[in-house]
Amino acid sequence: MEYITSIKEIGKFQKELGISSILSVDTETTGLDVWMDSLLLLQVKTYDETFVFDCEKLGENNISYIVSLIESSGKLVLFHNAKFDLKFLKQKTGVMIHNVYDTMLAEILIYQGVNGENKFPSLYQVVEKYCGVKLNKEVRESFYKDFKGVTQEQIIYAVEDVAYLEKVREKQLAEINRTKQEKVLELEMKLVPVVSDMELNGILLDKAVWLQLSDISKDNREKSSVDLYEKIWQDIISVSTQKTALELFDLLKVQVKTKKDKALFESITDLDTIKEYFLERFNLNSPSQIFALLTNIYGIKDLPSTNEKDLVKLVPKYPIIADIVSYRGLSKSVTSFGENYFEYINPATGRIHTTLNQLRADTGRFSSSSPNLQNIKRESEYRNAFVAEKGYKLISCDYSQQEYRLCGSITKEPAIIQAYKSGMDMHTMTASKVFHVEPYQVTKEQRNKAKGYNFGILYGANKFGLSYALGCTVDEADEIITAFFAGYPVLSKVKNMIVNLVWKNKYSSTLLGRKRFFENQTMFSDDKELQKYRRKLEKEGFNHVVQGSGADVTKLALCKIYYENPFGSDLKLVLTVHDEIICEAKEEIALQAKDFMIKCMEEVEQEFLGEIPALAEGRISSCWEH
DNA sequence: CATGAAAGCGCC
DNA sequence: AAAGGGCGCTTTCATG
Repeated sequence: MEYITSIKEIGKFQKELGISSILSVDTETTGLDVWMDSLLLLQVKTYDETFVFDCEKLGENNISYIVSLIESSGKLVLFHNAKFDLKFLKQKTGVMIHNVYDTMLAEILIYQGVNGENKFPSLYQVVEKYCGVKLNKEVRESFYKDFKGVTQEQIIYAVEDVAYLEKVREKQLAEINRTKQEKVLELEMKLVPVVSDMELNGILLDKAVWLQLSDISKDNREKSSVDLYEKIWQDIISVSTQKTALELFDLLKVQVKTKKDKALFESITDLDTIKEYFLERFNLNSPSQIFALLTNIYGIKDLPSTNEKDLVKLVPKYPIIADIVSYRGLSKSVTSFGENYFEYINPATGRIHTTLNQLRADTGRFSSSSPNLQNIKRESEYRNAFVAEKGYKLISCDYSQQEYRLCGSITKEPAIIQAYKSGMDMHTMTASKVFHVEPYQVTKEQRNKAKGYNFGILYGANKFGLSYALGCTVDEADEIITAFFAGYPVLSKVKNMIVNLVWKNKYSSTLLGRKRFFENQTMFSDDKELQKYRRKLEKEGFNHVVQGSGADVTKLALCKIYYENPFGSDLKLVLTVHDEIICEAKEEIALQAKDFMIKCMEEVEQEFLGEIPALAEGRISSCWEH
């Protein structure tokens, strides 16, 4: 072990760097915040030596030099959870490391789908699993608490953190090869610097615009609430036979917890006073109270739930339900898309830096959290609140019907292929099949309906599920499904083949070879349970093939845009939303940048589409337009 | 008072 | 009897 505190001691490191083909790297920092916290140690294991660089003693310039030596060496660099270290090193030194292997991500690929709650396997876990060694966890934490200079103990354990990564990688590669995920592994590793870059870039939110939206929603929620309480109260007094406040609260499932309250409410019989307490205690946000209200006051029988889909069916008979649904929407706007977003504006950059998890979803899709920027409301007012820096533009490009094109390519269904080749799409073709008309005769309304059929049937809805989703009868849904599969005989056949294979193999595979594994459950209480489990695997498996292939395509596109970017820092990736990629670009190059993005996206998609033409569309604006 | 499950709903 | 895939966030409610 070499503990390095002066740049004069760098000679041995350079020599070791030259003769090593693989490096293992880790950092110790004062905390998790890339902008607020600082680097303490940088550990680099070469072929037969481990160097511990003291970042405080060496200073930023020297650390930058060391990191640039690593990056320019082109050697493969092993990390566990590379994104964290990459972001820190890039932020502190200006250098991004690109040729990386992440033992955490590789481990997720090996267990994709069957890792249960353990979505982020720790270094401790993989080292124990593959090397039979238990690392000391406590010392790692000592960097965060009362840090006063590096201790001998900390240095020893810092070395341990990079000691086992090569062995872990070797064993993981055997599993990756066994499951034929070499291409997916390569893609995910290439993607790590891209994702790190996107998180560091962040996106700008126009506070004033957002606040205005929030205030409007708040106002409307308040009005809606007052109005709704009054209507409900009028209906209560017209039907209720309850004598006391307590009886009413029991009926409405309003919790009365203390004995004191219980006694109080039992004694209240005056209507005006009951109303006062009703306004105070009845909670419009409580599904259980709304359920009790609809059941016990409005007399609705067999209400399956109070979710929107079940409620809207009853609007014609019970107009109050429209108000409840409307209140819910406003409440959602306020609580989920309101001032809470301001907490996520980074004080150092003034931007929102979401966390993008490249392997959190079992299908291979990205997820986004803190905040989730993949579920911003589609209403243009909300997306338009995300803006470009002065002198820049936001470029949003999305794939046109990515999953339906992939579905056509995966199943080789001639009707779908023909539709896209002739400039039509699957929705129109499905409408033609289901409504038994020629494609050119399909009306807008029919096409719209067919959209719902495509989504539902493709992802495994049966006649019951489809009738529920569409709000039609089971017989009607049955007819639609029959016409769908009769119209797409090849899709029907291939889909059956795929789901049978999923059941047999207990995994599914995307076009790039990304796997989703399923538990091999063998114990079932009865045949019904077995069939239920089989249907679940078939649905999730087929969905994975399509949705996961979509994820493959978008991830390949992100890499292509990042690695082949001819505009340097004038073009930055800022976000991805499944089939959409958003960049921020200098105004002067925005037009060319959009063309470049579209070209990258279409090229990688075309590789998977065969005869079906790839298509991506883009918009340039001072804000996020979608 | 903390924690976790469940319901509900925003997006693709 | 039967209820479409994938997420994350907020709220309520039960539990310890």
